[in-house]
Amino acid sequence: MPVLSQTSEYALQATVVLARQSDMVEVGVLAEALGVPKNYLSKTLSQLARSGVLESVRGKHGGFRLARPADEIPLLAVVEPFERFTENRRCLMGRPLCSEEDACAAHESWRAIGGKIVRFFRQTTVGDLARGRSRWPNSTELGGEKG
Amino acid sequence: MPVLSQTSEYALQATVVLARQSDMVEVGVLAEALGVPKNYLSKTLSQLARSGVLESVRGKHGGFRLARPADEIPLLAVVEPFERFTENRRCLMGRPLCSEEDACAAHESWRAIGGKIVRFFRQTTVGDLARGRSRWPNSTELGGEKG
DNA sequence: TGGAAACATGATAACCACATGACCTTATGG
DNA sequence: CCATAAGGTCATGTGGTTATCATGTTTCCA
Repeated sequence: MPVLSQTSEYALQATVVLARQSDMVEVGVLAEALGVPKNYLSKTLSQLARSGVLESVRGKHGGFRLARPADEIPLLAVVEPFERFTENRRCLMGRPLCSEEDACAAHESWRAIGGKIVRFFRQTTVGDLARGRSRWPNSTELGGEKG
Repeated sequence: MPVLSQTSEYALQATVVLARQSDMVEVGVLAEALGVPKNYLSKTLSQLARSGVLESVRGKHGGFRLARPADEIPLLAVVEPFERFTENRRCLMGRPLCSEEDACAAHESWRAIGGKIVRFFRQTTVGDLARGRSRWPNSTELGGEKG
Protein backbone atom coordinates (compact mmCIF):
# COMPACT_ATOMS: atom_id res chain seq x y z
CA MET A 1 0.00 0.00 0.00
CA PRO A 2 1.36 3.38 -0.89
CA VAL A 3 -1.01 5.42 1.34
CA LEU A 4 1.26 8.45 1.25
CA SER A 5 2.92 10.08 -1.72
CA GLN A 6 6.64 10.57 -1.94
CA THR A 7 6.09 14.25 -1.34
CA SER A 8 4.25 13.61 1.91
CA GLU A 9 7.04 11.36 3.07
CA TYR A 10 9.56 14.08 2.35
CA ALA A 11 7.42 16.45 4.34
CA LEU A 12 7.19 14.12 7.30
CA GLN A 13 10.88 13.33 7.29
CA ALA A 14 11.79 16.98 7.12
CA THR A 15 9.49 17.99 9.94
CA VAL A 16 10.88 15.24 12.13
CA VAL A 17 14.40 16.47 11.55
CA LEU A 18 13.25 19.98 12.35
CA ALA A 19 11.54 18.71 15.49
CA ARG A 20 14.88 17.47 16.75
CA GLN A 21 16.85 20.51 15.73
CA SER A 22 15.18 23.51 17.36
CA ASP A 23 17.12 26.08 15.33
CA MET A 24 16.85 27.11 11.71
CA VAL A 25 17.89 24.61 9.09
CA GLU A 26 18.53 25.38 5.43
CA VAL A 27 16.90 23.38 2.69
CA GLY A 28 20.28 22.34 1.38
CA VAL A 29 21.20 20.73 4.66
CA LEU A 30 17.86 19.00 4.98
CA ALA A 31 17.98 17.78 1.41
CA GLU A 32 21.42 16.32 1.86
CA ALA A 33 20.57 14.75 5.20
CA LEU A 34 17.52 13.05 3.75
CA GLY A 35 18.97 12.33 0.35
CA VAL A 36 16.23 14.06 -1.59
CA PRO A 37 16.35 16.67 -4.38
CA LYS A 38 16.90 20.09 -2.94
CA ASN A 39 14.77 22.12 -5.30
CA TYR A 40 11.84 19.85 -4.88
CA LEU A 41 12.10 19.79 -1.13
CA SER A 42 12.26 23.54 -1.20
CA LYS A 43 8.86 23.74 -2.80
CA THR A 44 7.42 21.20 -0.45
CA LEU A 45 8.63 23.08 2.59
CA SER A 46 7.40 26.35 1.17
CA GLN A 47 3.94 24.90 1.05
CA LEU A 48 4.23 23.81 4.65
CA ALA A 49 5.31 27.31 5.56
CA ARG A 50 2.33 28.75 3.74
CA SER A 51 -0.01 26.37 5.51
CA GLY A 52 1.40 27.36 8.89
CA VAL A 53 3.26 24.21 9.84
CA LEU A 54 6.69 25.73 9.34
CA GLU A 55 8.22 29.14 9.63
CA SER A 56 10.61 30.24 6.97
CA VAL A 57 13.18 33.01 6.97
CA ARG A 58 14.59 34.26 3.74
CA GLY A 59 17.91 35.79 2.94
CA LYS A 60 21.22 35.02 4.45
CA HIS A 61 21.07 32.82 7.53
CA GLY A 62 17.57 31.88 6.54
CA GLY A 63 16.00 28.47 6.67
CA PHE A 64 13.07 26.55 8.08
CA ARG A 65 11.87 25.79 11.55
CA LEU A 66 8.69 24.38 13.09
CA ALA A 67 6.08 27.04 13.65
CA ARG A 68 4.82 25.34 16.80
CA PRO A 69 6.02 22.71 19.27
CA ALA A 70 6.25 19.33 17.56
CA ASP A 71 3.61 17.86 19.84
CA GLU A 72 1.08 20.38 18.66
CA ILE A 73 1.46 19.48 15.00
CA PRO A 74 -0.73 16.57 13.96
CA LEU A 75 0.50 14.54 11.03
CA LEU A 76 -2.64 15.54 9.21
CA ALA A 77 -1.40 19.10 9.06
CA VAL A 78 1.87 18.00 7.51
CA VAL A 79 0.32 15.73 4.98
CA GLU A 80 -2.89 17.50 4.11
CA PRO A 81 -1.49 19.88 1.50
CA PHE A 82 -0.28 16.94 -0.56
CA GLU A 83 -3.09 14.45 -0.18
CA ARG A 84 -6.81 14.60 -0.50
CA PHE A 85 -8.09 12.99 2.65
CA THR A 86 -11.35 14.84 2.57
CA GLU A 87 -12.02 13.33 -0.85
CA ASN A 88 -15.49 12.10 -1.65
CA ARG A 89 -15.48 8.88 0.27
CA ARG A 90 -17.28 6.63 -2.08
CA CYS A 91 -17.57 2.91 -1.60
CA LEU A 92 -14.47 0.91 -2.27
CA MET A 93 -16.16 -0.55 -5.31
CA GLY A 94 -16.81 2.80 -6.91
CA ARG A 95 -20.16 4.23 -7.75
CA PRO A 96 -22.33 1.98 -9.85
CA LEU A 97 -23.32 -0.83 -7.53
CA CYS A 98 -23.21 0.77 -4.15
CA SER A 99 -24.31 4.21 -3.09
CA GLU A 100 -24.80 5.81 0.29
CA GLU A 101 -28.51 5.08 0.21
CA ASP A 102 -28.37 1.60 -1.20
CA ALA A 103 -25.16 0.35 0.30
CA CYS A 104 -23.45 -2.99 0.14
CA ALA A 105 -23.12 -5.05 3.30
CA ALA A 106 -19.52 -4.04 3.73
CA HIS A 107 -20.11 -0.34 3.43
CA GLU A 108 -20.13 0.56 7.08
CA SER A 109 -17.14 -1.44 8.12
CA TRP A 110 -15.13 0.05 5.30
CA ARG A 111 -16.14 3.51 6.38
CA ALA A 112 -15.03 2.70 9.87
CA ILE A 113 -11.57 1.92 8.64
CA GLY A 114 -11.40 5.18 6.75
CA GLY A 115 -12.33 6.91 9.98
CA LYS A 116 -9.54 5.17 11.83
CA ILE A 117 -6.98 6.29 9.32
CA VAL A 118 -8.04 9.89 9.52
CA ARG A 119 -8.14 9.72 13.30
CA PHE A 120 -4.63 8.37 13.35
CA PHE A 121 -3.36 11.28 11.30
CA ARG A 122 -5.22 13.69 13.54
CA GLN A 123 -4.08 12.26 16.86
CA THR A 124 -0.50 11.41 16.08
CA THR A 125 1.90 14.32 16.17
CA VAL A 126 5.24 15.14 14.66
CA GLY A 127 6.57 14.81 18.16
CA ASP A 128 5.49 11.19 18.26
CA LEU A 129 7.41 10.48 15.10
CA ALA A 130 10.46 12.22 16.45
CA ARG A 131 10.48 10.16 19.62
CA GLY A 132 11.79 6.64 19.86
CA ARG A 133 9.41 3.81 20.61
CA SER A 134 10.45 3.80 24.25
CA ARG A 135 8.11 6.70 24.79
CA TRP A 136 5.08 4.91 23.73
CA PRO A 137 2.53 3.61 26.20
CA ASN A 138 0.79 0.29 26.33
CA SER A 139 -1.24 -0.24 23.25
CA THR A 140 -4.64 0.51 24.72
CA GLU A 141 -4.70 4.02 23.36
CA LEU A 142 -5.27 3.82 19.63
CA GLY A 143 -5.59 0.24 18.59
CA GLY A 144 -8.26 -0.38 21.15
CA GLU A 145 -10.95 -1.99 19.10
CA LYS A 146 -11.89 -5.53 18.47
CA GLY A 147 -11.06 -6.97 15.10
CA MET B 1 -7.82 8.48 -0.46
CA PRO B 2 -7.68 6.33 -3.52
CA VAL B 3 -6.82 3.06 -1.74
CA LEU B 4 -7.83 0.92 -4.70
CA SER B 5 -6.89 1.32 -8.33
CA GLN B 6 -9.47 1.64 -11.05
CA THR B 7 -8.60 -1.87 -12.11
CA SER B 8 -9.38 -3.26 -8.68
CA GLU B 9 -12.69 -1.49 -8.69
CA TYR B 10 -13.53 -2.98 -12.05
CA ALA B 11 -12.62 -6.37 -10.65
CA LEU B 12 -14.82 -5.94 -7.61
CA GLN B 13 -17.75 -4.67 -9.60
CA ALA B 14 -17.50 -7.50 -12.05
CA THR B 15 -17.30 -10.17 -9.39
CA VAL B 16 -20.32 -8.71 -7.64
CA VAL B 17 -22.32 -8.91 -10.83
CA LEU B 18 -21.16 -12.46 -11.31
CA ALA B 19 -22.10 -13.25 -7.73
CA ARG B 20 -25.67 -12.33 -8.52
CA GLN B 21 -25.81 -14.05 -11.86
CA SER B 22 -24.87 -17.68 -11.27
CA ASP B 23 -24.48 -18.50 -14.94
CA MET B 24 -21.83 -17.59 -17.46
CA VAL B 25 -21.54 -13.97 -18.47
CA GLU B 26 -19.59 -12.65 -21.43
CA VAL B 27 -17.13 -9.80 -21.05
CA GLY B 28 -19.11 -7.72 -23.48
CA VAL B 29 -22.19 -7.91 -21.33
CA LEU B 30 -20.29 -7.15 -18.18
CA ALA B 31 -18.46 -4.28 -19.78
CA GLU B 32 -21.67 -2.72 -20.99
CA ALA B 33 -23.44 -3.24 -17.69
CA LEU B 34 -20.65 -1.56 -15.78
CA GLY B 35 -19.83 1.03 -18.38
CA VAL B 36 -16.17 0.12 -18.63
CA PRO B 37 -13.95 -0.60 -21.65
CA LYS B 38 -14.39 -4.15 -22.82
CA ASN B 39 -10.82 -4.85 -23.78
CA TYR B 40 -9.50 -3.71 -20.49
CA LEU B 41 -12.05 -5.60 -18.49
CA SER B 42 -11.22 -8.67 -20.50
CA LYS B 43 -7.64 -8.51 -19.36
CA THR B 44 -8.61 -7.90 -15.79
CA LEU B 45 -10.95 -10.86 -15.70
CA SER B 46 -8.38 -13.07 -17.37
CA GLN B 47 -6.04 -12.36 -14.52
CA LEU B 48 -8.75 -13.24 -12.05
CA ALA B 49 -9.32 -16.48 -13.89
CA ARG B 50 -5.62 -17.27 -13.78
CA SER B 51 -5.52 -16.56 -10.07
CA GLY B 52 -8.44 -18.88 -9.43
CA VAL B 53 -11.15 -16.41 -8.50
CA LEU B 54 -13.07 -16.89 -11.74
CA GLU B 55 -13.62 -19.65 -14.18
CA SER B 56 -13.51 -18.88 -17.85
CA VAL B 57 -14.83 -20.77 -20.82
CA ARG B 58 -13.72 -19.90 -24.31
CA GLY B 59 -15.51 -20.22 -27.56
CA LYS B 60 -19.19 -20.13 -28.15
CA HIS B 61 -21.31 -19.89 -25.02
CA GLY B 62 -18.16 -18.92 -23.20
CA GLY B 63 -17.78 -16.32 -20.55
CA PHE B 64 -16.86 -15.88 -16.94
CA ARG B 65 -18.27 -17.23 -13.72
CA LEU B 66 -17.19 -17.33 -10.10
CA ALA B 67 -14.97 -20.29 -9.40
CA ARG B 68 -16.39 -20.63 -5.89
CA PRO B 69 -19.42 -19.47 -3.91
CA ALA B 70 -19.31 -15.71 -3.44
CA ASP B 71 -19.08 -16.05 0.32
CA GLU B 72 -15.89 -18.02 0.01
CA ILE B 73 -14.09 -15.34 -1.97
CA PRO B 74 -12.46 -12.72 0.20
CA LEU B 75 -12.00 -9.32 -1.33
CA LEU B 76 -8.30 -9.78 -0.90
CA ALA B 77 -8.35 -12.50 -3.52
CA VAL B 78 -10.08 -10.22 -5.99
CA VAL B 79 -7.85 -7.28 -5.39
CA GLU B 80 -4.50 -8.90 -4.73
CA PRO B 81 -3.40 -9.34 -8.36
CA PHE B 82 -3.70 -5.61 -8.91
CA GLU B 83 -2.38 -4.17 -5.68
CA ARG B 84 0.63 -4.85 -3.58
CA PHE B 85 -0.77 -5.37 -0.12
CA THR B 86 2.00 -7.64 0.96
CA GLU B 87 4.43 -4.86 0.08
CA ASN B 88 7.32 -4.18 2.39
CA ARG B 89 5.45 -2.42 5.13
CA ARG B 90 7.86 0.29 5.94
CA CYS B 91 7.02 3.14 8.24
CA LEU B 92 4.73 5.77 6.83
CA MET B 93 7.66 8.13 6.78
CA GLY B 94 9.78 5.94 4.56
CA ARG B 95 13.07 4.40 5.47
CA PRO B 96 15.63 6.87 6.64
CA LEU B 97 14.43 7.92 10.08
CA CYS B 98 12.49 4.96 11.28
CA SER B 99 13.28 1.30 10.94
CA GLU B 100 11.78 -1.79 12.49
CA GLU B 101 14.44 -1.90 15.16
CA ASP B 102 14.63 1.78 15.97
CA ALA B 103 11.04 2.76 15.44
CA CYS B 104 9.26 6.04 15.91
CA ALA B 105 6.66 6.34 18.64
CA ALA B 106 3.84 6.02 16.15
CA HIS B 107 5.14 2.92 14.47
CA GLU B 108 3.01 0.39 16.26
CA SER B 109 -0.27 2.21 15.99
CA TRP B 110 0.29 2.72 12.31
CA ARG B 111 1.02 -0.93 11.88
CA ALA B 112 -2.19 -1.71 13.69
CA ILE B 113 -4.14 0.24 11.14
CA GLY B 114 -2.43 -1.51 8.29
CA GLY B 115 -3.41 -4.75 9.93
CA LYS B 116 -7.01 -3.65 10.15
CA ILE B 117 -7.12 -2.86 6.47
CA VAL B 118 -5.70 -6.20 5.49
CA ARG B 119 -8.02 -7.98 7.88
CA PHE B 120 -10.96 -6.20 6.32
CA PHE B 121 -10.01 -7.39 2.88
CA ARG B 122 -9.51 -10.88 4.20
CA GLN B 123 -12.73 -11.14 6.16
CA THR B 124 -15.11 -9.39 3.82
CA THR B 125 -16.32 -11.50 0.95
CA VAL B 126 -17.69 -10.85 -2.49
CA GLY B 127 -20.94 -12.12 -1.08
CA ASP B 128 -20.99 -9.28 1.41
CA LEU B 129 -20.62 -6.76 -1.38
CA ALA B 130 -23.33 -8.40 -3.38
CA ARG B 131 -25.79 -8.21 -0.53
CA GLY B 132 -27.68 -5.05 0.29
CA ARG B 133 -27.23 -3.33 3.62
CA SER B 134 -30.36 -5.05 4.85
CA ARG B 135 -28.02 -7.76 5.99
CA TRP B 136 -26.50 -5.25 8.31
CA PRO B 137 -27.49 -5.36 11.98
CA ASN B 138 -27.82 -1.69 12.85
CA SER B 139 -29.75 -0.71 9.78
CA THR B 140 -33.31 0.39 10.38
CA GLU B 141 -34.24 0.36 6.76
CA LEU B 142 -34.79 -2.76 4.74
CA GLY B 143 -34.17 -2.03 1.14
CA GLY B 144 -34.47 -4.65 -1.52
CA GLU B 145 -31.48 -5.38 -3.62
CA LYS B 146 -31.06 -3.63 -6.87
CA GLY B 147 -28.34 -1.64 -8.53
C1' DT C 1 25.27 49.96 -2.41
C1' DG C 2 26.53 45.75 -4.36
C1' DG C 3 26.91 40.98 -3.91
C1' DA C 4 26.10 36.60 -1.97
C1' DA C 5 23.00 33.57 0.38
C1' DA C 6 18.73 31.67 0.90
C1' DC C 7 13.70 31.14 0.18
C1' DA C 8 9.72 31.65 -3.52
C1' DT C 9 7.74 30.53 -7.68
C1' DG C 10 6.40 29.66 -12.50
C1' DA C 11 7.37 26.88 -16.49
C1' DT C 12 8.82 22.81 -18.21
C1' DA C 13 10.46 18.24 -18.69
C1' DA C 14 10.99 13.34 -17.26
C1' DC C 15 8.86 9.58 -15.61
C1' DC C 16 5.61 6.06 -14.70
C1' DA C 17 1.77 3.51 -13.71
C1' DC C 18 -2.66 3.10 -15.23
C1' DA C 19 -5.73 2.73 -18.85
C1' DT C 20 -7.16 1.90 -23.63
C1' DG C 21 -7.34 0.36 -28.43
C1' DA C 22 -6.25 -2.46 -32.49
C1' DC C 23 -5.38 -6.79 -33.85
C1' DC C 24 -4.12 -11.42 -33.95
C1' DT C 25 -4.25 -16.22 -31.79
C1' DT C 26 -6.51 -20.02 -29.62
C1' DA C 27 -10.22 -22.77 -28.03
C1' DT C 28 -15.16 -24.20 -28.38
C1' DG C 29 -19.56 -25.55 -30.18
C1' DG C 30 -22.59 -26.36 -33.87
C1' DC D 1 -14.94 -25.00 -40.85
C1' DC D 2 -17.07 -21.17 -39.53
C1' DA D 3 -18.77 -18.06 -36.10
C1' DT D 4 -17.89 -16.79 -31.50
C1' DA D 5 -15.58 -15.43 -27.46
C1' DA D 6 -11.61 -15.65 -24.43
C1' DG D 7 -6.45 -14.87 -24.31
C1' DG D 8 -2.48 -12.47 -25.48
C1' DT D 9 0.62 -8.92 -27.73
C1' DC D 10 1.93 -4.55 -29.26
C1' DA D 11 1.44 0.21 -29.46
C1' DT D 12 -0.50 4.34 -27.73
C1' DG D 13 -2.75 7.59 -24.79
C1' DT D 14 -3.06 10.03 -20.49
C1' DG D 15 -2.86 12.13 -16.04
C1' DG D 16 -0.49 12.71 -12.03
C1' DT D 17 3.64 12.78 -9.56
C1' DT D 18 8.28 13.95 -9.27
C1' DA D 19 12.21 16.53 -10.65
C1' DT D 20 14.73 20.26 -13.04
C1' DC D 21 15.53 24.95 -14.78
C1' DA D 22 15.38 29.62 -14.66
C1' DT D 23 14.35 33.57 -12.40
C1' DG D 24 12.51 36.54 -8.84
C1' DT D 25 12.59 38.25 -4.13
C1' DT D 26 14.21 39.00 0.45
C1' DT D 27 17.85 39.52 3.76
C1' DC D 28 22.43 40.05 5.60
C1' DC D 29 26.91 41.88 5.49
C1' DA D 30 31.00 44.02 4.02
